Amino acid sequence: MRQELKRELLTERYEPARIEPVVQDHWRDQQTFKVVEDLSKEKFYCLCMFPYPSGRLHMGHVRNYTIGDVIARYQRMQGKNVMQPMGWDAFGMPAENAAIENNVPPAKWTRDNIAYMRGQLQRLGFAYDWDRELATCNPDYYRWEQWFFTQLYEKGMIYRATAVVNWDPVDQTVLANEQVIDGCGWRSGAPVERREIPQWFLRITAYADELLEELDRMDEWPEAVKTMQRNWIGRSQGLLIRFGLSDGSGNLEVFTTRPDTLMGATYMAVAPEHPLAVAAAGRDAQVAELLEACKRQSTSEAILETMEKRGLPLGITVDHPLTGAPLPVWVANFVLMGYGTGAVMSVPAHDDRDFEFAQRNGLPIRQVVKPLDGRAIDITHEAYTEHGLLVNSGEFDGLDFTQAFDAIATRLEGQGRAERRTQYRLRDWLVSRQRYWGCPIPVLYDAEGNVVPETPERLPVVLPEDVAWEGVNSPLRSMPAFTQATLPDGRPGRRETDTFDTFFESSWYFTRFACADSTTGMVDARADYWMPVDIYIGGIEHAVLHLLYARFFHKAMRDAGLVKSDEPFKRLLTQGMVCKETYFRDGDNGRKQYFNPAQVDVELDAKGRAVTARAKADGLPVTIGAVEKMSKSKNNGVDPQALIDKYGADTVRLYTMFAAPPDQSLEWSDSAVEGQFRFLKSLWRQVTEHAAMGVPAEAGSGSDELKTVRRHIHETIVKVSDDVSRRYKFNTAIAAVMELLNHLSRMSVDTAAAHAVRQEGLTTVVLLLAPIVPHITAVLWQALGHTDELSAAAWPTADSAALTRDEVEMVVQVNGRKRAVVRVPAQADKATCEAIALADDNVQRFVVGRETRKIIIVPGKLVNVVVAE
RNA sequence: GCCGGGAUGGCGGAACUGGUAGACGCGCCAGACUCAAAAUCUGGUAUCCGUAAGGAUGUGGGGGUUCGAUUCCCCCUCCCGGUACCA
Repeated sequence: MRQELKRELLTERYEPARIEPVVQDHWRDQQTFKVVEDLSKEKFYCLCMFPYPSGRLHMGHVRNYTIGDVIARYQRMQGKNVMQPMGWDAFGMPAENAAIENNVPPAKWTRDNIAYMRGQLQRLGFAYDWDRELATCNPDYYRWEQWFFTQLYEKGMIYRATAVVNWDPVDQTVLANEQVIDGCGWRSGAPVERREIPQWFLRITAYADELLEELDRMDEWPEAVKTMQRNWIGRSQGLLIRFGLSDGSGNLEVFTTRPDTLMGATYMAVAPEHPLAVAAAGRDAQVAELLEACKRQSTSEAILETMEKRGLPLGITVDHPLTGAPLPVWVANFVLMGYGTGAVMSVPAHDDRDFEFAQRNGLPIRQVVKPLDGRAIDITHEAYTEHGLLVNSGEFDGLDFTQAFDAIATRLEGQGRAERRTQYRLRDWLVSRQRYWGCPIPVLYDAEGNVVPETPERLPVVLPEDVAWEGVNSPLRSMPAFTQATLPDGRPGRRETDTFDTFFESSWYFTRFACADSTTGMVDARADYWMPVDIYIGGIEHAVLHLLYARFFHKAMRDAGLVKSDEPFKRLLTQGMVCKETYFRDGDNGRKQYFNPAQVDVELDAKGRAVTARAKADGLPVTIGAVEKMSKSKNNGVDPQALIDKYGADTVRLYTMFAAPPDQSLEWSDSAVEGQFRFLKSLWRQVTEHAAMGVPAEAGSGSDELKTVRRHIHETIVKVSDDVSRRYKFNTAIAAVMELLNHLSRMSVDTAAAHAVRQEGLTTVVLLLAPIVPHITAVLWQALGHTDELSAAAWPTADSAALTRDEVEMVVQVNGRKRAVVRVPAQADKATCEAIALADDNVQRFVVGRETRKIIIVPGKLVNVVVAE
């Protein structure tokens, strides 16, 4: 039997610490949010990006999960069968860092964090079906991605190739880009080197066209995310051209998307690892020195693209395929061997980077394109990169981009010097990581080093969890019990010690939530009921990598017959960052020592701006840095736990929803939380005082004042419903409810009818706030005399009869400047509106004595009288 | 560098399709209650001129389109996210 919430919770004072645990226990005991497949109801799968168990929840989590919970609870009130699961993205580097620093095994550190953070999520009252919880570090999860890897391997979707990594020569370990600071290892401080090692790749490029074209049909995704994914995939049509080396020793291949500018090519540039550069280094000490310097270059695109562009001539030339003129070949540090052919044709007049390089090195700049509109350009000042008409190109002069592309491509193809190509910026997915705390890649090597994939029946390859850490390297390599293995055919072999990129786990967990307990397969038929995810909510920082990998993985699973949908996420809601000022001091070896906001006192000036900050520990100043995403590395996270302890979960939820719309970045300030607590206290007081007068028997109406109150109630229902369901603007929804409650608190309740209208108003307020502040509303719902559970109540609908108005306000402008506000009958025609507007005294002041040129009327809103100045 | 986003009072933000700029909240000021304080309640609060009525200015900067621009177009500045091994 259903158990009712206890009446004694209705104390005079609002005490969240008392009521919230009772309400949460009630949900748990009643299994309120447990959900099973039910074909009689419309399903709704509401998902937030699962957290990395870093230790404690941060504000970004609270914001993300509150948005999801509001949507899930709203959809539930719409009568849908709502699934909202939660799990843990449990593999990753921080667990290894904790192991190195505190000598605690990554598995224990991770599971302790999960236990603590699960408690925090429960304390926030999120409507999760905890029976579906999963952690990616558990073998019953990762065994299935190992299985899927073996399937992809058989299909030829996986291959082994070399790739460049950051190598720390002192710690003898591979570093993540984040662990390289100013070119040096973050622990050793030693200059980092580039090193090529064999690694595993997934052929995401085989899906490039589908990933790109499907975006056009994903109309419930934000345009910004789709644009970023399109640009990331970067499909371009171009020409692969072979320039003959002048000494006849072979060809230099380049890819260009601008064959129309071929006549403007004045030199060639190759990567430092290019065979031509390496050969030249043997003859030229300066080139050798440059190549040596390039070996210490970063692997990060952001750093490579902003560093100083350097290069040297290699002393060789190629022949221009149209003119036969010799073009010098240079080596340049910004040309990447892993991109295309490792060589580019340089057209300084029409490419910014080529222009900069040519200017710096005194190379010729030759204009071959002019603007379509005939406007003059100065090619000695900056490159002209737009499409235009050809000049200085002999027989091709006067052609536009498309014509020139075609003519030059056809000519070179005829000479056997070129082929048209479609190229992608997208590269195959490098999934190998030289780390311990990850899912073992299920392959072995025989005595000759040949690859032998694991067979499904031998899975999972279990990651040993009881490990001792010495130094900073993965302990797997020095564990014979792990590395020495028998191959499926019985021969002795060696096990791969690399683990998967953690994006591998996060690329399919959402499908597993549909059938998290399945022991018979990666997913089962229940996935067909729940997938795709109806709304996926998470940080905008995942716009490309995670969301592109997940889309790809889902399509690969579809092609393996595991799921039916083409796309995993029907709608995407990208949450803005939760940001906060950073505080730091410059420490030893030039690295910044960051201070948490809780460790710092900030002094404000009269305008409320931060002027100085001091560390609480020593009272000495710290530098106030930029406002950045709350992160572990910048130590600028605000701990939500203190706020939950002080104000309760409802206030924290209310504040994070009120402070900014979900897709905007939120600059954290603790000061405004108090106001949200006040609002809940006031709500509590008004409802309990009202309830003390008894529950009215029937609906009320009558006087004009009551009609106005009822209209406000029903206008608020319309407004909040739209804000919550269509606009996802919870801040304005809350503001509208605040206005309504203010109105209700000021109405005079001297009749039974007024009492009944207030009952209607307060009931509406409680229902509209239920998804946002579920604890206080659950208790107040009963106080208002309802015997059913609020968690089973339906979302309110507006009474159209209550919405009608007799009069509307119209703004009157003269020449676009507001001069008056007048009241007109709601049904007034244009002539009436015009007459009432012109009758206004202040309007007359600006109209009289001037010629009226026209009058613009926007019905129900505005009259603009245009007069001669 | 490149791709994407942003900038509105002292602060967070609102203005949804080109139509009243500043809703709602914080902070601050004044008042009520109190021996006092806290809590609570009431009123005020973009800037400048004005007792007021009202007027002028004002949405990062510069230009444009329009009867009318925070909103559309062009140029610029600064900030944030991503940039393939942080997740």
